[in-house]
Amino acid sequence: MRLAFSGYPTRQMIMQRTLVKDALHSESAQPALLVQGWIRTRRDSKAFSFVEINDGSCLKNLQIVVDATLPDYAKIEQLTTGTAISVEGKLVPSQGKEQKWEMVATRVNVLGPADQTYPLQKKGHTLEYLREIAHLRPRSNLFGCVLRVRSRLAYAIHTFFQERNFVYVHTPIITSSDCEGAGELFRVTCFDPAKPPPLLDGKVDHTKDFFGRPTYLTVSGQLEGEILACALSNIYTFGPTFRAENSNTSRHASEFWMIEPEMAFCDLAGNMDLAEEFVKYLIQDFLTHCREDLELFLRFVDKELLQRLEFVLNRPFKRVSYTEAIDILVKSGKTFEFPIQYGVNLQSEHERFLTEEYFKCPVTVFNYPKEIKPFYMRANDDGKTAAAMDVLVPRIGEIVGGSQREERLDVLQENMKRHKMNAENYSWYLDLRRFGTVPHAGFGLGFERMLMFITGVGNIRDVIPFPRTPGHAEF
RNA sequence: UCCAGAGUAGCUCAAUGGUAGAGCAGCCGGCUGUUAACCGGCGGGUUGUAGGUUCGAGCCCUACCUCUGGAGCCA
Repeated sequence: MRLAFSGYPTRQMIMQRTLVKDALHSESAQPALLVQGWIRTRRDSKAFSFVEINDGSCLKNLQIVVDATLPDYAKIEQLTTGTAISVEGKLVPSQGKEQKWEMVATRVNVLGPADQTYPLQKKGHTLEYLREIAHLRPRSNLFGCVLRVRSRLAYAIHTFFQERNFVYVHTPIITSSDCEGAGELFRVTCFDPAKPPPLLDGKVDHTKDFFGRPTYLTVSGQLEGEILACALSNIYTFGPTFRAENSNTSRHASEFWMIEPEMAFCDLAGNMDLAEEFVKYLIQDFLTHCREDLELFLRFVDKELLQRLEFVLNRPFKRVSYTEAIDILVKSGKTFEFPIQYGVNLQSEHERFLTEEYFKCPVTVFNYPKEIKPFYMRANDDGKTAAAMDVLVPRIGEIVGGSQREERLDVLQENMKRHKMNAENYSWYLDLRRFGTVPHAGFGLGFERMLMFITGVGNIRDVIPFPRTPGHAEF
């Protein structure tokens, strides 16, 4: 039986390249195949050398038996971890116990040697060390798994929404609205930093800048997403987000990816339903399609991972109003570093208590006091709360934040006044309420935080290939 | 930014204020259908940086740098 085509040979190659993954999953022996990859480890025997190569197509390596009678065998014996090689040979049942198939080489070409200074040894490395060599860590077992799962997760996100008739839209990365409440922004300018900027009445004259106004990298596509939802009904964005906060934690990055669905004709309850269905879908997809990578996370990252994911999958998220949450915290009798008080935001320790100790499952907290929420969230009839919701999960905390949006023009204008905002800058946003306004709602899900939750990896810097954090933009 | 902890060989870590060491990796040799192979040998250090205390500092003190964990901000 012929192996499925899954590689692209260079022009000189006569044989089609077979991926390691396909070779390992072969249903039969193969008289001739070509495999290319990087050496992970090599062991010598008297009459031959065992070379294990990995090409990133899966976690496992392919064991290649190189017989000492091959020409240039002396060179084979010098091959070190990290070397890129191209191997022709046949696929045969392995005599060893650890693998079903192995390859007997008829020809080995060294494409790219790696000398003894190659930083990845054939042993476990700490995550901290791997971060210092972010250009090579994709070749490590753990990071290879993370990147394959990251890819699959992105795919599952699109599948989820496409199956539900959500339209994938692209909101701008460069924006002029300093999206209220979402923290510090990265400024986008073409002014020469070596020269003083043009002034007008003693202030920087932004009309002379590239866009003729102050511009920033987006902190959220939500406001633009609302525009598109109020035309296409259900939309989602999936793109990079930038926040210039000086946050130094294991779950914050200056550049991260976010998924933001927005639904017209939808209220807070519908929003919470979607968030829960979405999170569960992604977990299920991972458990179905990333089994081999899951095994590695279970072994080396988090022994309770599978247990926790199945637990989350198998029962409804707890839903409590902010007021109920405060009540639970007060009645718990626990002493917290930050005392519980109605009207202030839940602290990390409070969120952790709710999700890790009290409910022991994801918790959706809704109807927060309107004073601690942004202007665009819909005011509830009680006059005190806003139709906001956060999904909290064990270990990570907030993974989803969203709300029903204020669709009533007069209420929205009142909110903007209270937040001391200049309504002129948001005339387009107000127009949505002037012309055919509808109830609508949406949320943001942190892509990397979801990836952390799914893989058990504890630091956001280890689920992004090239993390950007304060003081760090290497690679 | 704040609080706490840590910086010793390429990597992971030892070393009561008194001659800096091990495992792994590397190199050399041996054994072997091996599985992060195994056995023997060899090389490898400005102990994060700069000061200070001391007869003597990897260890004690001060400042700075870097990393880690936690907090705030949030996704």
